[in-house]
Amino acid sequence: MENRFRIYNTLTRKVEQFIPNEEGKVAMYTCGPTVYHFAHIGNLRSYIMEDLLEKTLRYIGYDVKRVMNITDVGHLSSDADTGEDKMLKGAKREHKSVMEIAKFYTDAFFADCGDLNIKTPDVVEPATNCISAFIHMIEGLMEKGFAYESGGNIYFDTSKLKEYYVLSNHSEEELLVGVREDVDEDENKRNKTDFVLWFTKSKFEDQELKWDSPWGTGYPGWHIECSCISMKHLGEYMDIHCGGVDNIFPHHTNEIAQSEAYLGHKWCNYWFHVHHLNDKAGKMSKSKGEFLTVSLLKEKGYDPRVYRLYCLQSHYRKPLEFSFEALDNAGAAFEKLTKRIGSLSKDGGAVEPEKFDAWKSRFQAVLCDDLNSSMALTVLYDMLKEDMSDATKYALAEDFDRVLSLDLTTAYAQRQAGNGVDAELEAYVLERIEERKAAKKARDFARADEIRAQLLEKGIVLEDTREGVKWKKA
RNA sequence: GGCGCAGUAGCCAAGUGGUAAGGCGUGGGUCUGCAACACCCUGAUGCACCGGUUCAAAUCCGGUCUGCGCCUCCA
Repeated sequence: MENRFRIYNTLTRKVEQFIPNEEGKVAMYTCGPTVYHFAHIGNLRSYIMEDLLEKTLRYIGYDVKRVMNITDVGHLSSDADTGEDKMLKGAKREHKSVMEIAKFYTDAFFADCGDLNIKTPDVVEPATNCISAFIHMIEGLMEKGFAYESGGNIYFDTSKLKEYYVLSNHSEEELLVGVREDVDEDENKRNKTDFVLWFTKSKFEDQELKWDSPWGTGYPGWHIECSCISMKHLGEYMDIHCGGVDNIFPHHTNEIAQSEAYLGHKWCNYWFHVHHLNDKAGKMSKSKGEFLTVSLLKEKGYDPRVYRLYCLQSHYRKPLEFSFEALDNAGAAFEKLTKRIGSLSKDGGAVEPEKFDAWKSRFQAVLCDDLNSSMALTVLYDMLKEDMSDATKYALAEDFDRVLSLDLTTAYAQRQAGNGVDAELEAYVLERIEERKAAKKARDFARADEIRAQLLEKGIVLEDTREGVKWKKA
């Protein structure tokens, strides 16, 4: 069963049969957030799809160990000590220390993940926990001749590699440095693709976080953390490395360069990249357009799980354009879907094992086909239309939800009465419902409508369903 | 300039050689005191455009147009 899983591999640019290094086990690594600000929903799209990957692997029987780093050391916008340190910028903005900023936004990130039903990886490791490991690896690269010191910094020498552009088809000649106006070329490098492993010089006089190293006091370059943290927890061989497409070059290219130079062998077999969430202006970013966060979505009245459904309706390898119209579509779909499942009769017969297995294998098959989440949802809808017992449907929905994580069987009940309403209001509502029931019985519909309107003013929506009166917060 | 991704109904979107899934919305209907819910019915002679290959093309090939991303912060 396990061997049916097929996934697109950026290394080969093909959908491939997934074969882990160790049978039945998957070593998986995810590039985590830089915790200098809230994650926007575009960032979170990656984490949702990576969560889907992890849960699918577990669903089909793999024992998954997943590791994620937290980047709490600043990135520079260039290797040439120009630009801004993101962490420091965040700290200044909020008049806090870098460590306080890191703590605050790490917590905020996992709160968002919680709202989106994203499972926390087995290991979460902040970069600042691993400085000695970074230094150790850089020393190893120096010894092997893959790194050199220049102008006070330590650089990786890409010319020592047989092949540098593993993940992309760039050519040295065509690579332009300084296409982006805020990037300057670093004079200290021997080759323009070389990158910094360790900084000892910084133009930021108030750089807060510095560590001693054999090359002087300083701080690590960006790429080294992912290589080191993954090796620390997953060893020398990894199965899947995840990230957003914007990390392909240079970050992942550089990770491969330094890791394989250090280890002397192939490091990671499968590279999984999630495409961007765009809006009309292009890639969603923190600096342009609307800065959409999970909390903003909640303020606007959207259930975060609606955003998860929205992402699941599309394929991870396709750019997704965000609009509130599209999100509203997903919102309506989520309400209808969860209501339908939540209304399945609890004592609706027995689970029919043959049908259960047949639908389960259909669901598995589409997920194993390069994580076709859109088809997985279609299988869910088709399953609900099938002529079989409610118990079977309910059991299947619960089973599918191990991967989809939309709270399929419980979301409807959560939305129902009592949720987030204080006891006093609840008592009032129940009283008015009784009053309305009496009015309806007396065929005093004007009075009944009046009561419904009064409750609506208090933010309570009434619905006469076949199972009786239902109410919820508007 | 180089590299890469995408273009399918009002919206989102699946489908990579065999004659266009699914969801949301719209319209019609059943039910209902009304509303809402639920349920049923309802959509592209066509998949950006132009050529080509083939018995057969949204799918393969060539070209064009448009949008987006990456090219040392980024999910």
